[in-house]
Amino acid sequence: MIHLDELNSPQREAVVTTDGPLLVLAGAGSGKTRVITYRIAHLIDRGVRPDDILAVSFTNKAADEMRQRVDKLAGRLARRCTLSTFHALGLQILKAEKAALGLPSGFTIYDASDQLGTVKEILRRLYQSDDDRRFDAKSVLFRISRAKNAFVGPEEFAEQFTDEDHEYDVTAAEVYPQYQEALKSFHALDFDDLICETVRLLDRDEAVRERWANRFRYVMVDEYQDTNRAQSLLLNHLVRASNNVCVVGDDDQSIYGWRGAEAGHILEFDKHFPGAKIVKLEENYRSTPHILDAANAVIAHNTKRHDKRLWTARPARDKLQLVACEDAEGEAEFVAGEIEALCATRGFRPGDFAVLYRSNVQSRPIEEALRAASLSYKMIGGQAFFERKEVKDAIAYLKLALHPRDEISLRRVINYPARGIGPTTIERIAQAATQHGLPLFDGCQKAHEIAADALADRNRNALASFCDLVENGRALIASAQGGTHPGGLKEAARAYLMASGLQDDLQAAAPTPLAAQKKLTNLEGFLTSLERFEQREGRDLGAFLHRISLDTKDDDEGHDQSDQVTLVTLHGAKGLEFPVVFLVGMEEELLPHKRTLYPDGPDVLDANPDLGEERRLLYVGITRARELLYLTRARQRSSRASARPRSPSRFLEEIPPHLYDARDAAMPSSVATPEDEEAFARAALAKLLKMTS
DNA sequence: AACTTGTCAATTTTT
DNA sequence: TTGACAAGTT
Repeated sequence: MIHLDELNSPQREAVVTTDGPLLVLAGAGSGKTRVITYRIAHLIDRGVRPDDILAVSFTNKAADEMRQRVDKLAGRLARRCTLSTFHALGLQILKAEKAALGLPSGFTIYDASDQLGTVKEILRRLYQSDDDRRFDAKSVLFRISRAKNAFVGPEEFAEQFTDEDHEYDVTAAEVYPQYQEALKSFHALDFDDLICETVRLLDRDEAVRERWANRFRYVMVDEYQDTNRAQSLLLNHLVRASNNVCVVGDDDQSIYGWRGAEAGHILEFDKHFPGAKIVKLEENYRSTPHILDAANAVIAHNTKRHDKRLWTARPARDKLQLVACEDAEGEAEFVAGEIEALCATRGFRPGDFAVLYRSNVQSRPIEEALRAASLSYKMIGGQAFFERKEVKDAIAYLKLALHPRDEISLRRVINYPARGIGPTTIERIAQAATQHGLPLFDGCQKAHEIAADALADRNRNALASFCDLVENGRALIASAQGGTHPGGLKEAARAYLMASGLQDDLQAAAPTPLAAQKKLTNLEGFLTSLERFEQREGRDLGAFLHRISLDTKDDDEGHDQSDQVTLVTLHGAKGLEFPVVFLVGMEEELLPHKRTLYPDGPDVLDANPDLGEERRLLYVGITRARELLYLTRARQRSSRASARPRSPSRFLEEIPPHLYDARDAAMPSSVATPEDEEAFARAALAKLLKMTS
């Protein structure tokens, strides 16, 4: 039994309003996750079957956290609720309905690099003889992905962009249908498809539609401001019958508009779900009053938002610190020095600090300064475990054994480790396969029949032994899944990968023995995670591969010492909190970012740029801080080779001056007046002029 | 097949 | 200044 008196009054209202549409506007630090978990527990208390409850979030991390807290509150019963990400939910539906989907033998999930490979392949084919048309595959893929997020299919997309519009839009319109066709023939779905194809399936198949409309009676969505059109359509299908939909989010923290999130969903929720109740959570349990006042002041400059104002019962503490530094290095040294000082004088630990920046390049000088100061740090958003090359190669081998039609995986490993199947051979066999209407792998198997004269004996033999390798791997895995292989899937996979020569190559090709050891350890870690999956969820390699495509857990959770300074982008910081936060690079062209100010190239200033999302980024950054907040900037910054003067971010002017101390990194711990600042700037300018003349 | 040289661009990123 | 990537060289 949960205790509703542990909640404040709007929180309680959000928890007990169980039926009908409900929008919970949860300001930063207002106990959002608490409301969701209490709400679930309360539903169960009231006798709702856990099977009827669904809570969707965007990240695995959020879903895991929800799971833990619900388990703690509601105990064993809660195990049966579905707490999932949008993508995992889509996958669950597609798998459950695979008969209706028309992919009975299963499918591979393509990640960003697989997608990119597919687009590159298509671009090559389209413009192979045309030297002037070298399109950046990333930009093309970005447009396709954006279309999918908006639930715009290839035909509809093509209608929007005829001839002379935007070059990349025209190209994307040309590539998009071919891309979809390629994925289909590879038996592959990309991340976006996990949502889009689910919606398409629900749209076209009435029986499936009815099944899922009635599957859940109570649906909750976390971080609702981040939903894109496709996700919103999926949600509609799921709540059609019950109309019990509770969405939780904060329009002021909508920072993913650029990848298709539509803040309109949260702004117009009551139009979309008539009769919706709206509850605002404005009491903040995280930050001091000065920090909240600054956040409120900044965000008030945005129009088109739900009116909200964060407040706290906490007493006032330190003012914000606005610090001007000489250059990026000076800024980094200031941050490192301040961390050391605060640890020494005020009892903070390195783990209490976070350095937040707009773009990843800014982390470099910070890292160097922290290293120089012997402060250990962790970067959030580094390379994920399953994205390391050696692990990706292993995955490609396994995917190929399961899905020989997966051409991207095939191309990835067909000549890695090198086995004498070079680009020419691949192109010839690909051509022959196309002529005979065969998938590439089948073409390789039948090389001696369909391309006998096009290829040398040597090449044909290499192809044959590669195909044998994969076929043997397939047999090994099949026997492991049937339970007849000693050591199970893990050992079957190991034997297959060993036969592929992957391990030997890692050993041989590494620049140092240490590097080789590290890679082999990563590979072993991969096999261990397969073993764990096998024990917990059963011997199903396909299910394992799906799982790891959706998981982005990195491997350093083990040696995750908590006493490290956190380095993270403003985007990556959403949902986190720290006693002390440094927001670095508070300058024009960094925040707001150059690309927002000049969307059409460096020379074309947008007369009226939409700075709302940049401002929300700052808002997110400010509201991460519990006790102390530093806003730092550099007077000059070297871009490429030369130092360029920088102006303070226009957003700084939106913070009322009584909330901060302005100071100068060159005059430590003194409070600089605006006059001091100006004098210093003049001196710096004079120095600069003397240097250049 | 491995190595070198040249060119071009350089936000944010989960799943 | 870095880095990714493609084309050219050995």
